[in-house]
Amino acid sequence: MTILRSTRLADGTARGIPDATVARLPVYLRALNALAEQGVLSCASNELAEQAGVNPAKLRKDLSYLGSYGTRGVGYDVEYLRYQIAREMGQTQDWDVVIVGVGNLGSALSAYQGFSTRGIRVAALVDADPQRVGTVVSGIVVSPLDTLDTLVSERQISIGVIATPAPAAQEVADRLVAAGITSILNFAPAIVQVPEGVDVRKVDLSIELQILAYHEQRKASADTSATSKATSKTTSKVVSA
Amino acid sequence: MTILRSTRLADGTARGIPDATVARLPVYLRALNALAEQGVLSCASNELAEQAGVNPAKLRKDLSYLGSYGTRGVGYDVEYLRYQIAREMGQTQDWDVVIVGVGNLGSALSAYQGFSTRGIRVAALVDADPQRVGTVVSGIVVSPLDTLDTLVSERQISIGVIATPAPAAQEVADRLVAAGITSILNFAPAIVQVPEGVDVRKVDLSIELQILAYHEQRKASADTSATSKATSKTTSKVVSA
DNA sequence: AAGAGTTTGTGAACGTGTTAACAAAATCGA
DNA sequence: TCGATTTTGTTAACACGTTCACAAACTCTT
Ligand SMILES: NC(=O)c1ccc[n+]([C@@H]2O[C@H](COP(=O)([O-])OP(=O)(O)OC[C@H]3O[C@@H](n4cnc5c(N)ncnc54)[C@H](O)[C@@H]3O)[C@@H](O)[C@H]2O)c1
Ligand SMILES: NC(=O)c1ccc[n+]([C@@H]2O[C@H](COP(=O)([O-])OP(=O)(O)OC[C@H]3O[C@@H](n4cnc5c(N)ncnc54)[C@H](O)[C@@H]3O)[C@@H](O)[C@H]2O)c1
Repeated sequence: MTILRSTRLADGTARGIPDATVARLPVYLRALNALAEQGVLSCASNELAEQAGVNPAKLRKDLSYLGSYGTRGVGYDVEYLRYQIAREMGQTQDWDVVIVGVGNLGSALSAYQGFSTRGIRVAALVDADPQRVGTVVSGIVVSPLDTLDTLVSERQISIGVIATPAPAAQEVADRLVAAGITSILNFAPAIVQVPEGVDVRKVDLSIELQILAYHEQRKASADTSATSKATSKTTSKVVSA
Repeated sequence: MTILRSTRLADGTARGIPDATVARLPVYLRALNALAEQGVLSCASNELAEQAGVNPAKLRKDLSYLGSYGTRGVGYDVEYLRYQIAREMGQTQDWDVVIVGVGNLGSALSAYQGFSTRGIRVAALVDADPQRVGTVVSGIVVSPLDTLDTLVSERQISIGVIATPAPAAQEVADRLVAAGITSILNFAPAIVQVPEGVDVRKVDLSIELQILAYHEQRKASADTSATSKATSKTTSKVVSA
């Protein structure tokens, strides 16, 4: 269950970037891409931080884990920094993904064009339903569940997405692991157990909405003494300098 | 940008539950529901923690923020604890949601049956595309964008979901806020600025996969001296006692 | 009733994440 | 060349989250 020791610079290149930083690097990458498209060649941490929606100090600290890629008194070269982050994130290559469960969500994911620019390629679709197997979804033929092993090994697939109903999640995870998958993104509302060395990330959309509902309830109960429920039209708060 | 001061027990009922705990309570709720369905009446923190995939001490500490709902030497009454968490999370009522952007993802969300049992109801669908407006998706007629205000105020909608392309996200957020929405779940890969008092949560599926890709890369580079890339068949690690 | 066994609730130690503050290192104008 | 200015990289303080460990509070057996 231990994920990664962070600040471990044991071997040469490995630097042990904190989890929180790893989760933000793609945000910076997106902001840098946006700046590059606008023709911006260089930018300061303040500007980039604003684009990314984070504190400038946090941004600088995050970047410092990668190395010293900025120039004091100047800022960061957009293209250079973009490349450095992309390299660190493993985006100099494409990562093939297999989606298991081609229902509503699996189909939406398959159709999504935005993955390709982030180095993610949906390489295979798998479903247990014989009626779905053989159909073409977003240009990919849906394969049967028992071809997972060959699919994963033939193409070099290392990431699996679980988009099946919750009761099937653990079995699917087991099959993915057995097929050689070492990273899983799980959309099913179920806890899946995997051997050490396999990473699992969970995306639970119900929980996201439940968290918002919780805060709504708090606001509502705090508003008992507030203005009767007027639609207060505050202007959009922008953090700009 | 400040979210919530945590341990603030200023007024009577409000207890200021830490964010990390709030995010886990729905997981416990789900585990408790599963136990209740199995006819389990009472359970210890160890069992519940295993079901939820967390450390037992963490579970107990989380529950302690709600009050003392367990019995020492015995455990927790499943139904009682279930109700207490549901009440704290605001799940004694249903929360209406409007989804803006009825494309691939918006349609998948609309069709999802799992929200209803979590106190979430998709109450309205909105799209800017005249071709989509008027069509029926999962039994709901898609409304035009400029009816947001009336939709939100007529029904008591407090949560909005952004499922439009990224360039439209900020404008949609502004319109949602103008319509009276105070909680937003954003699926578009864009940072949206909102006035204080409005909560925004971001779900970025590309980033989830990019994080997995990062760890894959690390494993790959660490494996340079390891066993040539054999499919190591470790048995699924279960935390059970 | 007392002792053995169980399990909660929480204090305290530890680990991770955030942010203010500032020295170090660059640019630029005179 | 030097001083003023800018902006990075990093230190150190703080905030938040996790987990161990144990007293307190309960049950059960004898
Ligand atoms: N649709 C949403 O918006 C949404 C929202 C939140 C959570 N989720 C979760 O995502 C998952 C998928 O949701 P969905 O709406 O796409 O469901 P769905 O029922 O539309 O699709 C599920 C697909 O999985 C396939 N399947 C079932 N068992 C399988 C197995 N053992 N192996 C391979 N494939 C199998 C089915 O044939 C079907 O095609 C569910 O766990 C759901 O709870 C979905
Ligand atoms: N589909 C996925 O699996 C997936 C994965 C990751 C991220 N996303 C993100 O989710 C969002 C939606 O993705 P999608 O695949 O459903 O896109 P989509 O193109 O299928 O659907 C977008 C919908 O939004 C509508 N729209 C556009 N501008 C609008 C506006 N101003 N107001 C209201 N509606 C508007 C369009 O008419 C369309 O119906 C995108 O931001 C995408 O980047 C989607």
